[in-house]
Amino acid sequence: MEPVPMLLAMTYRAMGDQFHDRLRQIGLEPLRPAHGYVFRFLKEKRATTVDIGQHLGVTKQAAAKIVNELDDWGYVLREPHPTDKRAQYVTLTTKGRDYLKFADNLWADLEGEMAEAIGEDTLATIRRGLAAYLQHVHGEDQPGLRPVW
Amino acid sequence: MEPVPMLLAMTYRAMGDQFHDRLRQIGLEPLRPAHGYVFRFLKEKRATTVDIGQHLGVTKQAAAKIVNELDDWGYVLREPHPTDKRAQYVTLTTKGRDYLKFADNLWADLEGEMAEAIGEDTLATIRRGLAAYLQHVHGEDQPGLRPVW
DNA sequence: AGAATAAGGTCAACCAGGTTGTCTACCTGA
DNA sequence: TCAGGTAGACAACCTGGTTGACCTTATTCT
Repeated sequence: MEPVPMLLAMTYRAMGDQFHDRLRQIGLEPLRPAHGYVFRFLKEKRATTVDIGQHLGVTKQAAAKIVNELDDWGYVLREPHPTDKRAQYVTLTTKGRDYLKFADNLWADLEGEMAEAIGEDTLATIRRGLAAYLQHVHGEDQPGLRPVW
Repeated sequence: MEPVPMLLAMTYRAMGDQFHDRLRQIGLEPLRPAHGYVFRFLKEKRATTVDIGQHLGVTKQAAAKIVNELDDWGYVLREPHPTDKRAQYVTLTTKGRDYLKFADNLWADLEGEMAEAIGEDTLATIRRGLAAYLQHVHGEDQPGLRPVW
């Protein structure tokens, strides 16, 4: 019996590969999963580079590199923190929000195909089950997103 | 609604972190997930370095590095291929099999805790659902194990 | 208030774990 | 038999992370 993590890794990769393939047909910048997760994070809340690093599960220096790329490509911009002169808020530009919308549609398509393959209810159970496990293990502060290889 | 891949990545990491933590308390070599997956693969079938690379989803050169490490640590050894003079079979040593047994127990513990947290049946559904999806997407030839970040 | 400590951001050096490219020895099919 | 493909080793390189030092600003403690 295969360990669950193998299934998780394989499924993650399978979905990611499909996403990436379809994205490449559009011909956008070489966005990696990390970039997408940053968009999604920034949609929810105002965040600094340090926040982003923590969310991704990498150091602040690594997060800074990612933010720099997104900045260069025009997906985000930095604005001064209102009260803390050291800090900067990273915020989505219109281009960033557009990308996120596009990606969300693509994910929805992929999940739709998944639901069709394994059943709507099974997918829902997977979703709830994993979320519950994460809740159980980590409480409110979620683990990093980066899969450690 | 969070995309499923985020849940997969987070769960994979959460489980992997726990596994790694407990493993470190024992004080073994710094084995990474890839090493474990190689053990498991070698238990099933005789395999060459190229086979291993394909299974992991990396190039044969990357696989060769991993095999070298395992060889240095005494977990595997290479023996000549019976018919193909170019090739070598990589096989588990006793130490390798012992590790695998130990790791399996540890995984079983972790999955037991997971089952306790989210329910036996939910875990079973997750397992079946993911396996079915992989089957649907890739047919018999499974995708690489390495999560692409 | 002032000193010690912590935190955000940046720079630079380094490293791990991959990749691509090349070469040799061997295998296989027309 | 010979053309093309494959296993494996070696080397150069790249990417995406880490560690460590530093400056500046915040916060906490006395």
